[in-house]
Amino acid sequence: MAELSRRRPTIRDVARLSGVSISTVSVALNTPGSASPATRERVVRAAAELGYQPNATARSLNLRRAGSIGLMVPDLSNAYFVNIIAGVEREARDRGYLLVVGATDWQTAAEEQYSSLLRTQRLDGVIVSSGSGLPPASLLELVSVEPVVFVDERVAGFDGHFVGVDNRRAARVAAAYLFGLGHRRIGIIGGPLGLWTADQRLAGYREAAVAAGLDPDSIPLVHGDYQIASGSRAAAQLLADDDARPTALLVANDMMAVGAIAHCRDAGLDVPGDLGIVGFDDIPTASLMTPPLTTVRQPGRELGIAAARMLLDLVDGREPERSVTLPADLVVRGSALPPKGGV
Amino acid sequence: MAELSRRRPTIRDVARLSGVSISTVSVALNTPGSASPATRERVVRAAAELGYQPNATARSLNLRRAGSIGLMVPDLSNAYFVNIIAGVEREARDRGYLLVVGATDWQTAAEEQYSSLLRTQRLDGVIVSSGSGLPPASLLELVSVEPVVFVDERVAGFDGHFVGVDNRRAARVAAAYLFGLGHRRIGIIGGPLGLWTADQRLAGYREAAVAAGLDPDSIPLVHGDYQIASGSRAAAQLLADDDARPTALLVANDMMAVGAIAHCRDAGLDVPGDLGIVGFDDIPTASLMTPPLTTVRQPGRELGIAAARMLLDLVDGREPERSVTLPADLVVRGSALPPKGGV
DNA sequence: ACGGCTGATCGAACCGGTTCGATTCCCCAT
DNA sequence: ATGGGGAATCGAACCGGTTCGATCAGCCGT
Repeated sequence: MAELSRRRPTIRDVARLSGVSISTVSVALNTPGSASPATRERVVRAAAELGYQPNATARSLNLRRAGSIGLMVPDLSNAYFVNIIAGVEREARDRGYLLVVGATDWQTAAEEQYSSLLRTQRLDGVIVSSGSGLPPASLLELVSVEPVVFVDERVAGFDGHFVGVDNRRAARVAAAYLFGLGHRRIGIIGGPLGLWTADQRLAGYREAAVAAGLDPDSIPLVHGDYQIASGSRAAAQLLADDDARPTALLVANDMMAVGAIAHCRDAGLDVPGDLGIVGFDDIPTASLMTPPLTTVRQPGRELGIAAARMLLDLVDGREPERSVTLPADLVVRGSALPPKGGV
Repeated sequence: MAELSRRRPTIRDVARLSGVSISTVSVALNTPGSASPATRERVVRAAAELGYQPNATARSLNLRRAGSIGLMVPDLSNAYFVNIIAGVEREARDRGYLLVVGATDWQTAAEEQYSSLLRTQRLDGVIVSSGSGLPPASLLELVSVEPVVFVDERVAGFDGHFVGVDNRRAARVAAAYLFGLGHRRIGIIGGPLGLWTADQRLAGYREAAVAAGLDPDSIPLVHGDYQIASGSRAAAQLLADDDARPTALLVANDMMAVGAIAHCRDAGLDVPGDLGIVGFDDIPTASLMTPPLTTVRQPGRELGIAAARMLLDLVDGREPERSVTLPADLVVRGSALPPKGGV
């Protein structure tokens, strides 16, 4: 109720109250064992009495350290990215950093906007999960002089610090699983053209097709945008032709798989009975869906932790690995079975 | 490639290059029409040539404005809170603020930890969605002197700025719907004891029971913690007694509803055939679940936007409404039907 | 031709800390 | 008694901006 607008106490006030100089207060408070026990005691008591808290902005200014890092993700509605956020947040907090998060909604413009914040030195570094595949011009400029770590999505033609999984291998395994089940007529819902993860996953799917003796170019393919609605649309397209309808779908991420399943439900198709579906990411709800989604598990939280660790090492001047690859494995649940005709 | 460790240009460098004083540079860059066109031109050119970006930390220091706000949420794995984040992020960015997010994992300790950051003046204000119901001591201290807005969850015995919904009414409507369907033996999975939202929803459920001519104290009630696993556990408890098994469950949030449904699936109970379920929140996946979840829709994103708006108004010295209540309505989908025996 | 007014520019103080070199004081060895 | 060394403390510079009062031209009217 009281003291609404009283000025916050500064180090000056503490100095005055404890009868020592400003620099002594600073030393007494920050460098243990460097002030005499008696002064330290007096200073601490004065600080407590005034409720003094050092001004972090002022400290940042001459320490040239903001104490916070940034994280750009393309989409907050995708729980996989939220997992990454959770990991980064955790690691950042553990190491005393604040986390600024920015959602770019898959737009380069927003990426550009957030990137420029780095230049104004409000952030010690940034972790980027690109949604456009295009390196924001302003970001690339900075990458040589300021810590930047890419996570999940690699940016075209640029090999900076990176944390992710072997998308190609994981996709190959997923596709091979479907072929192993006996599926021959499959369809692919790919990610956005030009995105590294999308390209890699597609390449993996095709490798498995070749290994199974199929012509990869003959596989029906529709590109989505990694969001739910596009999964429904893509599924609708792929399943339009009743005669040559695929018996299974490889979907480049779980969000689109959710959309595809929703479409099937609306269209009266049974998953996995009429159509097998394999996703990618393993979002937290994947195991709770009906049917539980067979998908490739990406360790989102761990990726976030690893990325934060890498970035903060960079910030602290250590030289971490240039690239970290975490395992991504197929987790078989109930959304894909052998095709109806039998093997 | 080059100029790896070259010092960032400061206003001083711009002044030197353009041959004017530091203050003139500052004025020319920030106060349009206050410097002569010629100087302005020279300054701008010099700034561009050097790639000068003003140091935001230094600016913050004498403007006493951090340019960022904080948001504490209890749980990143709950998409409802993520919706709130998305709304806050959007509004903050639109108004030129950065958003620092902190996940407290339902722990007062973490809330306390984040709260104290406010005192160090790195944040201009904070939006809090409490996960403990307990006002962090350090936060309460500050609330009278620093902008704080509570969202979704109200803190015990404290009536600061708040954005949320009428939980009681919404819960009453949800319960009334179930009674209207003909259910008489229902069970309740409540939220954590002591949380305002949990109390309110419970109160609403009971009011509807009374209105339906039932003794609210006779309704089986198990408290969960708003997380998935507890929903499964609670459902298991409530459904244990085969003879007096409820025909429907009122679940205080969607995450627990997800858990409850998963339990039913594992236990061989059909939802909605054997058991109706009504949730609360309307997380984005609710409509995509099988069956699609009947639940109370809380406009998470809008709550976030409203909270950010309120906080930033507070920061800007305007005096916003003390409390904003957004509508929360039942959205009927497929997880509850009339009980098997008929009405 | 000169005083006064206006607009552009400048110097200095300030925001709130950290840090470094200088100073003071005390104690002990010579 | 005196000089040297070390610990505690201090003053001042600095981080990189903003802002305010002072200064300085240039131009006007009379």
